[in-house]
Amino acid sequence: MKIATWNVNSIRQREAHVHRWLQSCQPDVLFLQEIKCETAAFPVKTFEPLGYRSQAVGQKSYNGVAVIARVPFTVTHTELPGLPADDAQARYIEIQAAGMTLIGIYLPNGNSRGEEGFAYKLAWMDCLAARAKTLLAQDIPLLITGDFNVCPTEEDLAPGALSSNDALIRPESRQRFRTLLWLGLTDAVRAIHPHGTVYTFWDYQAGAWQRDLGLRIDHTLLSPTLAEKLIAADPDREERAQPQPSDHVPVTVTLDD
DNA sequence: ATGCCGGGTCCTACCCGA
Repeated sequence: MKIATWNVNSIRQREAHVHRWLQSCQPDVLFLQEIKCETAAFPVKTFEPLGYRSQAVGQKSYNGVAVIARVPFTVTHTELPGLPADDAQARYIEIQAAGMTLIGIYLPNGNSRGEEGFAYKLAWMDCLAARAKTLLAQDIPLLITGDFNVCPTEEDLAPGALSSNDALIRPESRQRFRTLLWLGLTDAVRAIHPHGTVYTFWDYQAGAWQRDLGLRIDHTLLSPTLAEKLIAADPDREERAQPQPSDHVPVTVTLDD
């Protein structure tokens, strides 16, 4: 079972990239972030000939998540439980597939709109932890994947890539990421690669890719029974070298069947 | 050197990302 995440930075700009990548990598489930289109505009038919069904949770201009899968699935939530009812940002999709609960997230960046924007990020992370706690208590295998917009430790960013007060590395963000781990979730990429740089994002600016000034912000968290089945967890760096790439690359986790 | 690139939109100058 291969489950992947990819922040594509607009599905309209990256439709052919996703099509090619599905063909070559054959994931069972792929979660997308930043599709940047409304739900009805998601190119469902593009992926059907490859045997994939998709469901988007979109909005105009910004954000937006989606799932593309070749295994049967049911979408159970399109909003993160616990957020204010008037929260209109499309950042969450939860499905049931292959006897598992699978969640795809686009966690708020937290750098825009000053401290108010940062507070929104922290509140979102608190709700995510509460949701994870609820689901872990139900004893169904759980996987949470997506763009977390957090570099968990100093090993997860190139030196100097971010200012010390950036929302991706502020202590409050990292504390809340650790809270998820303390609930019993395993950071799949770090379980396979305990040390060193395993970046998933390189800025478009200042030659960040060419200089390997990256960040590790796209993560997959596994409940204990899934962590026991973990075989591989890797970002696909080759995708960043393609023409007109996203600034993020896909990250794939392989679980023993 | 928080705006260097690249996406979006009230179509064109401005907002957002990480």
